[in-house]
Amino acid sequence: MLKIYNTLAREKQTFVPIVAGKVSMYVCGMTVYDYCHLGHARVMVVFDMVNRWLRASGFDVIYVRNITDIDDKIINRANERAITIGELTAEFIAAMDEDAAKLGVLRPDIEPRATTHIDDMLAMIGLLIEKGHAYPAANGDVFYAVSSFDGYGQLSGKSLEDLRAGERVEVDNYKRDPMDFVLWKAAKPGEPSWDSPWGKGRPGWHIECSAMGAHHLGRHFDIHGGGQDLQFPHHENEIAQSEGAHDCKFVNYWMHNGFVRVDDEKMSKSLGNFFTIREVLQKYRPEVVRFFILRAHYRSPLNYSDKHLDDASQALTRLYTTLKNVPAAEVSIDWASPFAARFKAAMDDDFNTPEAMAVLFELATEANRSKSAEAAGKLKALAKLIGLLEDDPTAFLQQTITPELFTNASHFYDTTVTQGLGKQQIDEMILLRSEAKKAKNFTEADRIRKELADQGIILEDSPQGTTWRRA
RNA sequence: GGCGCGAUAGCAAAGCGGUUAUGCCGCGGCCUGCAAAGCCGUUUAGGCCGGUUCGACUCCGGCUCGCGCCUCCA
Repeated sequence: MLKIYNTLAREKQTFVPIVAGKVSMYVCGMTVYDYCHLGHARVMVVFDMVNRWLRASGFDVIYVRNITDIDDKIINRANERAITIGELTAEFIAAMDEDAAKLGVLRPDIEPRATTHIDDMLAMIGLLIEKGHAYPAANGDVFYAVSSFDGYGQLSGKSLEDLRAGERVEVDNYKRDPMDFVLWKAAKPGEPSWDSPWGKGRPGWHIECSAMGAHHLGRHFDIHGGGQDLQFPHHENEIAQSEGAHDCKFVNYWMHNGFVRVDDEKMSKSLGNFFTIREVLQKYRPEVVRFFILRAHYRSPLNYSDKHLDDASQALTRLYTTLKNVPAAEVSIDWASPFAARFKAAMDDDFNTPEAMAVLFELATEANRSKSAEAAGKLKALAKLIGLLEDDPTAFLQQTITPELFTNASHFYDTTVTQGLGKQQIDEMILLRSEAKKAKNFTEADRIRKELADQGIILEDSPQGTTWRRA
């Protein structure tokens, strides 16, 4: 029985899909004017995990994650670089896809782009005007009349009076109410624009998601996700738009993932304290980053630091070492077995990945202890359900971390790219050391081991021979 | 100012009204030529003050500190 913490209800609720056996899920994706940072990585990985677990639970999932490819920042950035917005967004969509693939994020079923759904947005804005929820202003903008929607504030827990009292909204003479938000922005000279009944212009951010969600999933769907910071105003406005236009409940379960922080402050572009995914991947294996994200509960804050990534790296290495030492058998999961049952119980409890991972570690201890291929197989099979431990253990342990990996986006890991000592050199030195060992020349054997260690190569002797891994 | 969240051992991070979380680090042992890996054992907890209870890290109240949203943000 899957339970999900519903932001709207402010409690965990038993998940009941609208259509039995099917789940429709929409997640707010990226605005593509720059490289993705770790905050974006968290959204992608968290909802990838949700997507995978829903599928593992037998649901037929339709997962939509949109791309915002028109907004102020995109226009400004394109102007700065003297390229078209199409060129700019193509560049960063490609980079995003590359980053996502590295983090083991499966492609959503549909990745709609705002610029290809302008018609849907125009139709929805028209409907909102017709129903008295929106009004065109004298300057060519179209605004949503917040006071026309009774439920405004239901998601964020804010009342209109409180919001107005906040007095942080810019005064705009064209608005009837300071809290009204823009649905359609009149075009300024030189900006990309589309024709509309209210003149040339472009869509506001909020209407994009309402229109794309309805287009691909219908007026009423199961799960809507995104970062915590989108709760207000973005998601609040989506509810106002969608329910205002369609007169039916918009979304059943709202899910919001916690922030990534640096020095206990939110990581964000505006604070300038962000790390891009590709920066981090120059220092850490991609799966370490995924593991790091999944090691915390998705709603908790996640503090980034090299120390924490190092810690995650050590932990993941333990799991892969187990799989290297105890070859995994192909097993089909028996959900009644103790480890699998606990793993499932954890995942079903609002996607409690830290708890699920604890089960993985206990399984690893069990596999190491018993040398049981079945235990190792279970470990691998369960981990796979959340997109972990899918790589070959030796490939993971010997993987070099280098920026060049980015040129090979097709493979999660590329062990052919090396840095420092190459595979062949290492094997040669291991061979020399073995000979020295055979001759009981331990001084020489230890010298070679030290030389390799200085290069970050750790040797592990066993009755079957010597293996190596990178620190 | 309004609304909300959090405080767990050296670090990270969960569950749970009474029983070993888990991982990394540390310490002891086994194993090893010595290491590494692995196994066994082990030291460190629950911000502060009250209350409920036979019993509270877990429930309730207050306080302190930290954080988030209220403006573009994943």
